[in-house]
Amino acid sequence: MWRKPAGDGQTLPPGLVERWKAEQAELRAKMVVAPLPDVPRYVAGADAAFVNPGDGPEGGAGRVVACALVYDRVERRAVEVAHAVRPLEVPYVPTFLSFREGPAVAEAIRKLTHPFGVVCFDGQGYAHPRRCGLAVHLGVTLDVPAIGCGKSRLIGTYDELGDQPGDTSALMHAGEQVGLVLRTKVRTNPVFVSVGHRVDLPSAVRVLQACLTKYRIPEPTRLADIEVAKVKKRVLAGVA
DNA sequence: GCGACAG
DNA sequence: ATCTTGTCGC
Repeated sequence: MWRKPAGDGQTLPPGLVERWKAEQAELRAKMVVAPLPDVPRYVAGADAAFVNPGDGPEGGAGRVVACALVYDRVERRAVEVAHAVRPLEVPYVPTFLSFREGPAVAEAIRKLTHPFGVVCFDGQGYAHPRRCGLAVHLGVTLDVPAIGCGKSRLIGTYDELGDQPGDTSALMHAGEQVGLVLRTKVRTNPVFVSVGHRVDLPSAVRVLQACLTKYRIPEPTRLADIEVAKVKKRVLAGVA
């Protein structure tokens, strides 16, 4: 006996996708691309995790756990950490990631009190079908400089790049460069960098390279990933 | 029409 | 992203 594909394949409210597309178009229109004067000392990072992902809309038990932090490049450590937990409203639909984890991530970022020059997101920015990935969506919404740094590709094509840290390849889509594929570590898959808001690609790449240590992912994002895992454990343990 | 598809 | 232990490698 066959079954409908478990996990996704869920029926979304009629017209929701169209409304989402319209919202992405509006946000995309407000995006600003400009170089950053200098690589800021304080770079924020954010990430999200899920509790009972499958229970999405119906189950009611699904939760989105988000964490945002401010990383000090000089002391190489986080100087502030904030988090947020919100109910999981929608399933994951490719190209609409922002609507699933965006609200929680935005709430966590808004809780930060320590100043920062730019936020690094775990996902695409301009390298999106409608040029409105997570980094553009939240960067514009919060009107804060933002960079998209994904661990895998959403759209675009690129020529194979060199195997040395710092080697790059242009990420192309529909005849334009939407981002840069960057090798951050030897014998490791590259990351996908793209503009979010109030930055340009060269600035974004400089910021990321200034935030790299011994890992593939820039420190702000890596530390946020570690923090969000801790918060998730506390949520699972029922700690308030 | 047939894949691909951030986290 | 999440389901999941140990294990091969630097």
